[in-house]
Amino acid sequence: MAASSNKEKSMFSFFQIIEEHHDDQIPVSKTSPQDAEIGEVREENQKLKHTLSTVLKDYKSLQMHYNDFFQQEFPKSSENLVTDHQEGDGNELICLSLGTLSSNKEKDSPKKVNCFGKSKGGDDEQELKLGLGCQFDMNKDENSKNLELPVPSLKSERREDDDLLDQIPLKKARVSVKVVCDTQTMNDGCQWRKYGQKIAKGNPCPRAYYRCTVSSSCPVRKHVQRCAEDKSVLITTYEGTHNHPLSASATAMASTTSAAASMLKSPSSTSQPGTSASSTTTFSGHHGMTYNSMPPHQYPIYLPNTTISTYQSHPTITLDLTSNPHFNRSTSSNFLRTQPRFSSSSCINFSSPSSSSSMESNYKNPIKFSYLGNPTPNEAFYQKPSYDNFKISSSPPSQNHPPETITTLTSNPSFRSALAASITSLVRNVGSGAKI
DNA sequence: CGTATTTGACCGGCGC
DNA sequence: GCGCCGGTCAAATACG
Repeated sequence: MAASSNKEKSMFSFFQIIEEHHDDQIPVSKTSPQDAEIGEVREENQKLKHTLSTVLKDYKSLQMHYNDFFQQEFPKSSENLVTDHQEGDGNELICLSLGTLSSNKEKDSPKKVNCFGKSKGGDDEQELKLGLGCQFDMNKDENSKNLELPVPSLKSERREDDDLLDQIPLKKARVSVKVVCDTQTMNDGCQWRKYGQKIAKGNPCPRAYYRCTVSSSCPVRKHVQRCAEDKSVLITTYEGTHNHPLSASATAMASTTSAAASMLKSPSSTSQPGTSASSTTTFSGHHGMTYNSMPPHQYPIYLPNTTISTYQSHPTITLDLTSNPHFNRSTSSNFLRTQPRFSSSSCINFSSPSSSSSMESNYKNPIKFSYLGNPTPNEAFYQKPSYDNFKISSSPPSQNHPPETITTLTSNPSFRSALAASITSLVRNVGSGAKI
């Protein structure tokens, strides 16, 4: 537990470093021959900031959308959420959910509705929470002001969808994650116990069933199956909501799936579950995500290669991470294109661990992950090709490495949020055994 | 010996 | 009603 807390601290330190660099404004000589390049980078930076701002706006919109829905459906529970979601002192507070409350069983179990209270360790400045809902306590800065979007009349727009949904009894939501993975199961930071295996129809590869064993009462289950078309692709399907705190690494994965689950809860993004066994709505568009059936101001969330479907009355959202257009082509790609210009004498990397948490040490395949520090030489560490040499330079500039680019980048809370997303992606990659 | 995994049996939902 | 199929249970087995 202590080690898990250390990881969160590491992440916090990481942001602290970024913040320090934000404060550390290094003057740039106006007469520098690099002015042209600086201007170019500035322009690129502006574009990047704009993109990030757009993403955050959309997220904020989704959050309000979700809160609105949640308060309607579960007014008492939402009060708890609101009270838990407090202290806007700049610390990020994240409530995560996976799945829906559509199941009666879950309604009977109050533990699935509430967020977990703050940990007593007062030194944990940043805290991750699990529970229903996904909430960010944004810093009250200029950017968050920008995020105050006028929310369209969601209720009226939603009603039609809700009526449609009400006609079809849906079971617990599921989130499928497709990753390229050579190991038997993708390591998502959680602890699982296998309880069954089946040969599913249409796929010669057996499907393994796992339940979460971090807590004996945790209802979360997952099943893992190799893709029939491409055996290197592992399809992991999650169902249920963790009723216990998660390690930072597990939280990262959960945040991805919870975001997807939130998408399922978003009426405008929910596919119309037809009477057939499976119906699919695909979301696509810029940032590698597609969307349809919704006006531009309502794009609920940005996830790459996302598909929503229903299978046997289970609303299922599939995150296809076998390719990552979101990360490769959009905001982060801009960032990655610029980063090689920076030196890396002091870098933040996501590579091998210097230690593993006590929690994860119990795992069969403990996730190898650290936010800060140098790689341990003897450790094999992994990364997907698209993240090769993913580093954020925090070093003083050298040669043609304009200092204010990174400074401006890191000064933006949007950037930090995007960075959190990238961490999630990296956890995913490490878990899937991709090389770093 | 305790815990995790395997595997056949069983159950419930769904379509015909 | 019957069969198929996905999902779960639980006894047997493996493992550390």
